[in-house]
Amino acid sequence: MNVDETAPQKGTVTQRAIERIKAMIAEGRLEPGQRLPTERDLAAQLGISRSSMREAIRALTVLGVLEARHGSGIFVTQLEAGDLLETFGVVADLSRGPRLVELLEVRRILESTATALAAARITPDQLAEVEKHLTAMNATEDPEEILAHDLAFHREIAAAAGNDTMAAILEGLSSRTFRARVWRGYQEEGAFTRTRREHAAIHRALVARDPEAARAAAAAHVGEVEEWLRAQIGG
Amino acid sequence: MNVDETAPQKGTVTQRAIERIKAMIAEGRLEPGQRLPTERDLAAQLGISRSSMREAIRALTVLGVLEARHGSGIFVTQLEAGDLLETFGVVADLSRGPRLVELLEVRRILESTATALAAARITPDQLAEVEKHLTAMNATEDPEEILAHDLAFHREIAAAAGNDTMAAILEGLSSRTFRARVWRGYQEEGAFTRTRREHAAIHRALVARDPEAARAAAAAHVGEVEEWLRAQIGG
DNA sequence: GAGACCGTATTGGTCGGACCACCTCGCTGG
DNA sequence: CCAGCGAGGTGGTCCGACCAATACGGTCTC
Repeated sequence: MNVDETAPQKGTVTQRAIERIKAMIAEGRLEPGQRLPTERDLAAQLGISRSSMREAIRALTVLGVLEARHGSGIFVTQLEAGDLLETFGVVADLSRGPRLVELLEVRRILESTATALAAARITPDQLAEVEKHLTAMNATEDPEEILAHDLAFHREIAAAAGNDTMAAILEGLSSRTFRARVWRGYQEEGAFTRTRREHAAIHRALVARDPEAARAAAAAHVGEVEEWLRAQIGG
Repeated sequence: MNVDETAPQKGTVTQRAIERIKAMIAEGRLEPGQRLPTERDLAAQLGISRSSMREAIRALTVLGVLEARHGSGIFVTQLEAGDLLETFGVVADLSRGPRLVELLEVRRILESTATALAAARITPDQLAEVEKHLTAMNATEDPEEILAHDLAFHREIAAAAGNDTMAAILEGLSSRTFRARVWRGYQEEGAFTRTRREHAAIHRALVARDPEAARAAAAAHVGEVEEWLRAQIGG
């Protein structure tokens, strides 16, 4: 029935199905947003059971490549940075000990560069948005709210840097649980004041459109947490 | 039967199972390398069918969190950077157009920093390994072989930087298919000579243990490709 | 004629069971 | 003591059925 030449057995049937679909997208035979055949049809086309095909679809779903809508069908995502790099947050959530420091180091490198780029490129609208979160952050004592505005503050800056991929990675590195875990201890040491001062410094650099100052301020900001965490683990 | 308080319906049953297992690992109830109960037992514990549980396991498998060994059982991976960031290569494989440039920009930022760190930290053994690949790269005209040694060259340097997470990300950004796709065109324009010169410059900076020179050389190296790709897309 | 309503077909989601392929480990026999 | 074998356990695959959400068409009402 199946005359495919490229079908020697390598790995599991499901794994092959995953590769097949991935290849279809990579080759452009499946465009972003396009709808796929039904699970039943896809399974029939590849000559496998619906169960195996469902596992393949589920795998590509968690990778952010496909999106299944109950009752409607299966669709290729827009394949935007946000879709594909969502899994990056999983890494942050499951990391601990020394790897948390490594992740913060990566974040420091990317965030400082992103902030520098933002200083040169940020628009007035975006800057106003940044200021909004800065003000809100300083107007409350509720840790939850502070954290939310802190996240949004950096998210806006990352977006202003103009590199969606970088912004998506930074989003993963600052994901809610990751930040909450590290910051719980950090902020308990009365780091609120220092954090606010650092945020203010970043904001000043953005207003001044000074990339080097922005880079330094952002690096110092993340570096503070990094140093603290390093000490926590070391001792 | 099930007296779980944390079991309101959110999302699909499979999705909930994924979260449950992820939570177990995040909370430390499942250690790296540890074996999980059988699929049948796990399904029974969460009160779902084996099919749904298999989808959940498959999802966590592709994320690099779990590893299923036919006939043996399901195990938690070592949760090392390499395991979890393997999926990063998928992003690179499925990206095209402008996003490729963005990915190269991220790579340039990280690779230049990693190379700078390596200049300060690289050991004689590691340096010898780097030189081995540099020599081999210059001793052949076979594109396949050049690419392989090119990859190994940068991989060694990234490893010498001492941040496994960064190395894993760079590995994903330099994955075979990604490089092959971009470099095919780039090298066809006779970029061999320039590439060799750039690699030599990076090597010299490492030998001299000069981080700033290393950073500049690496940034220029990746930047060359980045510029070329930008031009390709723009026109 | 336009719009709200409803029923049916389609499609993903879940379930249970059956069988196969592979690995492990203890038993057996030399 | 060890090599070989065999049974049991485990993941891999398949099938068929049913549930639940959606999309679409026709019908009814105003």
